[in-house]
Amino acid sequence: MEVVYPKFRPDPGLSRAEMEELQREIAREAVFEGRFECDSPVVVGVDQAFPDEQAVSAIVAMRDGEVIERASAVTELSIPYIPGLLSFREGESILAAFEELECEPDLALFDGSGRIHYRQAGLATHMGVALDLPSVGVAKSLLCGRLSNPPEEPFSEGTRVPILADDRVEVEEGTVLGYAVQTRQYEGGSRYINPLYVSPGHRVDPETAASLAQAHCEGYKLPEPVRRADSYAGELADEARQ
DNA sequence: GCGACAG
DNA sequence: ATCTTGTCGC
Repeated sequence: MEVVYPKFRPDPGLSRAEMEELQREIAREAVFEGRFECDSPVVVGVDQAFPDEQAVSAIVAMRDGEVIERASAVTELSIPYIPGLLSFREGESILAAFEELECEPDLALFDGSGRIHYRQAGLATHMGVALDLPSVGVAKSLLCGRLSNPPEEPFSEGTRVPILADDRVEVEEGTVLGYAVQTRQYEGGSRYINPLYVSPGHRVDPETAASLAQAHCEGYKLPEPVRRADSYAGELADEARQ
């Protein structure tokens, strides 16, 4: 598929201030609402691996529980990881992989934050806006924001706790940015799984983002397309190291 | 100076 | 994320 808005391509050569300003522009362009009603959607999971100084991006496309396509791309890493600027480190590789994808996805699930971000423009939002594609951010840890009235831990399976904007986020404090979603939990009290932090990327509201993430979990913590992309990226990274 | 910090 | 051994639990 094509990058609809080239002006939003993440350029690692920008200054930090320019990156942050582009993120504010992306956040203004992003739509954090929508219920995503689609019959038999093509859903892609996106993940990366980093063998040596390269970024390997992997996309797995699924429809009705079946894998229909895989795509990937490899680029050289040019900047280090900086909290809040992740999309400028990994985005070029991800967009290159999307340009290799032949099918037309209806939704993308990313491994990282969407609206849960200092400038409301995390990886899922940046990519979703650049591609003009509905997207959801699925993170394994919380970048910013705070849980609203969390119940006792450990959260039981199916629990959803709102993530509210705190003073680190450039938006009215208390705004619902996403949800902590306990997609999987053990029953006994021995081991315990952390929740996912799910937020809108583009064209979905926070509740819909949480529902979409949950709906794609098949007995595992991560949504199936993301699990598959994670696995695929790992395979490609192993080959790249050889 | 101290704490926070997606992947 | 990546570098790595063992260990716990079903």
